[in-house]
Amino acid sequence: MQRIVLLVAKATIDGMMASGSAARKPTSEPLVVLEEFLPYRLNVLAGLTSSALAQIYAERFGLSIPAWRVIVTLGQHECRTARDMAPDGVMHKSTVSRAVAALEKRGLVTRRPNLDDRREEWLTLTSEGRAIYEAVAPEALAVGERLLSVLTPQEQKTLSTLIEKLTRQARLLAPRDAGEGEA
Amino acid sequence: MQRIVLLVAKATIDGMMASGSAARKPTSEPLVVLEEFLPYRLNVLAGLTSSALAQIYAERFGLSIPAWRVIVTLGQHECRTARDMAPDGVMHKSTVSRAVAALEKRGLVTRRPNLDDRREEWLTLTSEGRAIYEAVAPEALAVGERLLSVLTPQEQKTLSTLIEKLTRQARLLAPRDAGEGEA
DNA sequence: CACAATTCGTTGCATGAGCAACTAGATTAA
DNA sequence: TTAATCTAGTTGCTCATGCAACGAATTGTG
Repeated sequence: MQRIVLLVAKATIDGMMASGSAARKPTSEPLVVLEEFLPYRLNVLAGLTSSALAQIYAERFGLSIPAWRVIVTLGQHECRTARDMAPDGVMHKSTVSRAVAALEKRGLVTRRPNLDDRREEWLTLTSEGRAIYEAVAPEALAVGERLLSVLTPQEQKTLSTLIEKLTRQARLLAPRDAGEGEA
Repeated sequence: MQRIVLLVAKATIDGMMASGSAARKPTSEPLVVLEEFLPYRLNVLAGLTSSALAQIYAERFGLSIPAWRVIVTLGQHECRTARDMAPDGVMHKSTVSRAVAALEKRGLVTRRPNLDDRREEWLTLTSEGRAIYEAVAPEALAVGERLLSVLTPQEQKTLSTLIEKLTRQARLLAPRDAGEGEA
């Protein structure tokens, strides 16, 4: 790769990071260093963990991430209504709608009209749905554990606190409803 | 809303979280509590911050997130090649390709063939591109700052370390190339 | 030199997600 | 009662994204 050599020549001192990437001196000083930019780093991390999980959900159980979320939620508390599935506004209501439709078609979830408010419908896991839940959940947890395994218990607690604080703050900065979805 | 009343009656003790969501006792014990599941929390946080930023990128400058990343990268070091734009595999190469095409059409970026390896092309910000970079960057940074403002300097350092560790680990767990894109 | 293997980058295709418009049901007030 | 407002959820449309196949150029091997 004489390309690199050439570039190193051109690239006075500057960054020259290990990753084999080549760079030339910028015209003016960089204002943002992407790799140090918190939102970017958060997204990379979230993206990676999402991929790890999505692989399990999809390849082994044919579940999309929204579908997985619906299932977990129903495994936790048999609730209903698109909004309750996404307490904050994480996941668009149309996303939930479609995920539920797909799950129903696969026979993993049952709809039952709420007679007290017929706009809504109660959702429940079928026994088959629960079976899948019980199969996926441990694997998902395992990934979570493996991820956390590089942190001490103390660090894990700290992390939790920090995420909490940042999330609260992010909610203030983000457009009223926004959020979105994977993982 | 007598619905809630009804449900509270049915929902022995259980969760009954503040958010006005209603729940019924699950058939068996929940295996995963979504709100405590790290990958989920990371995604919510990343999603929120993405939204906050995307709003700026899009509404005020007509930039998608991949486009923004390309611009920042070029603002940092004038590099080229899809791979160098996404050092790790964050951002698919097709994503980068399309982002660059769009930026070129808007006259924010210039392509110049690399004569030493004609598969590649050098990318540079045009002066107009740089102008946008210099306009967006401070705003993006400001969002980052406002986000971090809820943490003490010490906490910020800790956070950085934790993200670093987790990211390294996540890379091991995720499918070889995976990653993806927003922020 | 020729042939396989790799790499950069683009593009067609299919899928997934958000938006917005809409239906249906519920709630409030006149 | 009736009309206006609001909420739950669905669906058509559009667009972004990932994948996979491809073309072009380069590198490595026999």
